[in-house]
Amino acid sequence: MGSRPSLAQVAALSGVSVKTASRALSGEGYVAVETKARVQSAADELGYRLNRTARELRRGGNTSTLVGLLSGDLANPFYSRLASGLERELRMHGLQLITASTDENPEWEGRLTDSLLERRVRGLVVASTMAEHGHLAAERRHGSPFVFVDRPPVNLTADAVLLDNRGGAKRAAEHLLERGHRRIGIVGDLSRLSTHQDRVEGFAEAMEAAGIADWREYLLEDAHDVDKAERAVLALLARDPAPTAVFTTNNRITTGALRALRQGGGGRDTALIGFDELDLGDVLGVTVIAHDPEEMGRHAARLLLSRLDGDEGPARRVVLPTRLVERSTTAPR
Amino acid sequence: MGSRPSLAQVAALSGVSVKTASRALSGEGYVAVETKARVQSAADELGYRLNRTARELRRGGNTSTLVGLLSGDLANPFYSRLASGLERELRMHGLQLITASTDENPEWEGRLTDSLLERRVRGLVVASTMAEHGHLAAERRHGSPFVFVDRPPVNLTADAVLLDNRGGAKRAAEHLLERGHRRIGIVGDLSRLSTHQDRVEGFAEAMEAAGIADWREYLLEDAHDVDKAERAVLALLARDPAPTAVFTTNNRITTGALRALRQGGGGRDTALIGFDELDLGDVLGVTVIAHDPEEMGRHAARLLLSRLDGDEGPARRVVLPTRLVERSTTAPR
DNA sequence: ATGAAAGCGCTAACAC
DNA sequence: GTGTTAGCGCTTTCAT
Repeated sequence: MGSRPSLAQVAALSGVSVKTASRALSGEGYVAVETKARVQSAADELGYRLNRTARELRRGGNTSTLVGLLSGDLANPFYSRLASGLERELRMHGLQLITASTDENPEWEGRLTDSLLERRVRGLVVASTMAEHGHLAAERRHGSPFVFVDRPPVNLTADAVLLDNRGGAKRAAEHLLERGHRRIGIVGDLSRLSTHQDRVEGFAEAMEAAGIADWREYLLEDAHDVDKAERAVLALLARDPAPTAVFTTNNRITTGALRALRQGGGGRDTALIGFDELDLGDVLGVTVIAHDPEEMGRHAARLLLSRLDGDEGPARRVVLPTRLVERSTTAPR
Repeated sequence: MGSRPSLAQVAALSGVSVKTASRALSGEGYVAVETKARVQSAADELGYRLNRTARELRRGGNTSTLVGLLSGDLANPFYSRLASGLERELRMHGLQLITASTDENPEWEGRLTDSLLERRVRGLVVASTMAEHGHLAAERRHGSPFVFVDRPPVNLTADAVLLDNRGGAKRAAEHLLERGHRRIGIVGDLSRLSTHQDRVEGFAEAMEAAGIADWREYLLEDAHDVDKAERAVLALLARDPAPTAVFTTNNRITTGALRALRQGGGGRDTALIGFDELDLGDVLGVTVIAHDPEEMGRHAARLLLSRLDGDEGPARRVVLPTRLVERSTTAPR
C-alpha cells in the first residue's frame, strides 16, 4: 500500500546522485559498470519502477505514447475488430491504445474527447457520432492529429478512413434486382449517421435506375439494436404485399433480420443481404457486402503515424472497398 | 503544431498569478466572479487545456485515473465483451480503460504489464497467459491492485473473477451422454491454459462416471484458431469409428467445428455442443454452455473499485455460473 | 564518469 | 480573494 519509491530513494540507497541513478537505469551511458550495477540492485531491492508520466512531463512536456480511440461500443464486433487492427499497428511503433466508448451519444463523445486531450494523447482516432466537428479546429493547431474512421469529419479538415458505403449498398441492391426482386425492404441504423445515409443513397440509386420509384415504402430506419431490427423486419414481412427481399445495412440489423426470418411463416422465402461480414456468415449462408474492419484500423494507425512523423501534407481520405459475398440467402429458388 | 499553452500563459494573459488561474479553472472557489471570467476567456482564447498528467503528478504523485486491461486479442468477442462490460462500469466511477493485447504471448504480457505499471495505472485487470505470477507480489505491496479474469493467479494471492469451467464442461458431457452418445470428440484450446484444463477435467469427470474410460482417444488439443479447429474436427470425423458428437471448448473452436460439419459427409449427423455463446447461436441452433463476458468485466471492475476504496480484506474469488442452452445441434434424431 | 541546479505544468501550504 | 514558495519525479544543462 505504501507509495512507490522514487529515483531519489534509489539514489540515496546506492549512494549516488539522482542524475547518476537516472543515467544508470535509463541506459543512457556514461556510467561506470560498477556504479550501474549498484544502482540496479538498489532499484531491484526497493521495487523501483520508472514513472513514465513524470518523464514525459519533463521531456516533451506535452505528449505521451498514448493514442485514444473513441468508438460506439467495443461489444460490437465492427468496433472491436477496428480496435484490434489499430492497436496492433500502433504497438509496433511503441504506442498504446486507450479506448473510450461513446454509445453513439454525442454529448459523451465530447466529454471523452476532452478527457483524452487532457491526458495529452499523441493522437485521436474517432468514429464520431457528432453532427459537427468545427470545435476541434483549434486542437489541430496545437498539434493533436485526428483520424476519423467510418464516418467523415464535418466542418473540419482531417484525415479519414472510410468505407465505400454508397458503392457497397448499390451493389447489394443490384444483386437483388438481378435476382428478379422488385419489392425490396431496407432496414437501417440511426438515420442521422452518415454511413446510414450513404448506404440508403447507394441503394436508392440502383433502385431508381431499375425504374422502381416507390422503394421508400419499404424503408425502415433507426433500428439501432438487434431487437429493434428484428421487430422492423417482422413489420416489413407483415406488409401486403410483403417484400420478397430485405437489405440490412449493418451487422446488428442483419442479426435481427436472421432472427425474424427464422421464425418461419412467409419469412423463410425472403431473400436477405446484409452490409458487414458476420462471424458465422459462411456457415449460415448469408449473402453480405463484406469489408475488413481490422484493415480500417491499420490504415488509421498509419495515417496517424505519418502525421506524428511530421507529415504536414493536406488531409487524406482513404476509402476502403467492399465486396459482394454471394451465399444462399440470395440464391435463386 | 505549436506546443500547448500552459497555465502560466493563461495567467499572464489575464494578469493574475498562476495559482489564481488554477483556482479559477479548476473551480476550486475563492475567486472573484470577475477574475474567474477574465481567466476563463483568456483560457478560451489561447485554447488552454488542463494537463491532467501534471496535475496527477503533483496531487497523488503516484496514480492516475487509468485502469489497464491485458487480454488476448480484442478481435475475440469474449475479450471485447469483457472489455465493454469493464469499461462501462469503470467509467461510472471516473476511470478510463487502457487496453493491451498479449496475443497469448507470455513474454509480451510481461512487457505490457511493466509498461502499464510505469504509466501508474490505478489498477490492472488481466486475463493472463503466463504460467506464474509470483513476480507481481512486490507490486501488490506498492498498492497496485490486480484483478485476474478468466484465469486464476498462480503463486500470487489476488482477486479473481472466473467461470465455472469444470461444471460447465461436465454439464456439456452429461447432456451428450443423456442423448445416448458414447463416442464423444473433444477439441480444446492451448493445453497450457488453465481454462482448457478445467474444461477437460469436467468433461472427463462426466465421461468416467458414465463408465467411458477411453475418452482420451477423441481428445484433440491446441486448436487455438478457427482454421486449426476446423481441421481438428475434420480429423475427428475421419476416425473409424467416428465420434457421434463433439464438444468444442470455446467460441473459436465451435466456429471451426461448424465449418467442418457444414461440409457434409458423415458430419451432418454429428451432434455439437460448444463452450461460450455465439453471436448467432440461436439462429444457427447451436447448443452451448453459455455465460456472460460483460458480467465478468463488471465484476472485475467492482472488485477493483472496492480495493481502490480501501478494502484490505483477503483476496476474493468470484466464480460465475454457466448454463446449458439446448438447441438443435444436440436434438434427438 | 558524476553531480548541482533548474524546470516540465500543475497544486498544496502558507502567507498576505 | 490573491500571491509566493516549494515540490511531485524525472531529465536537461552545464559544471566538475
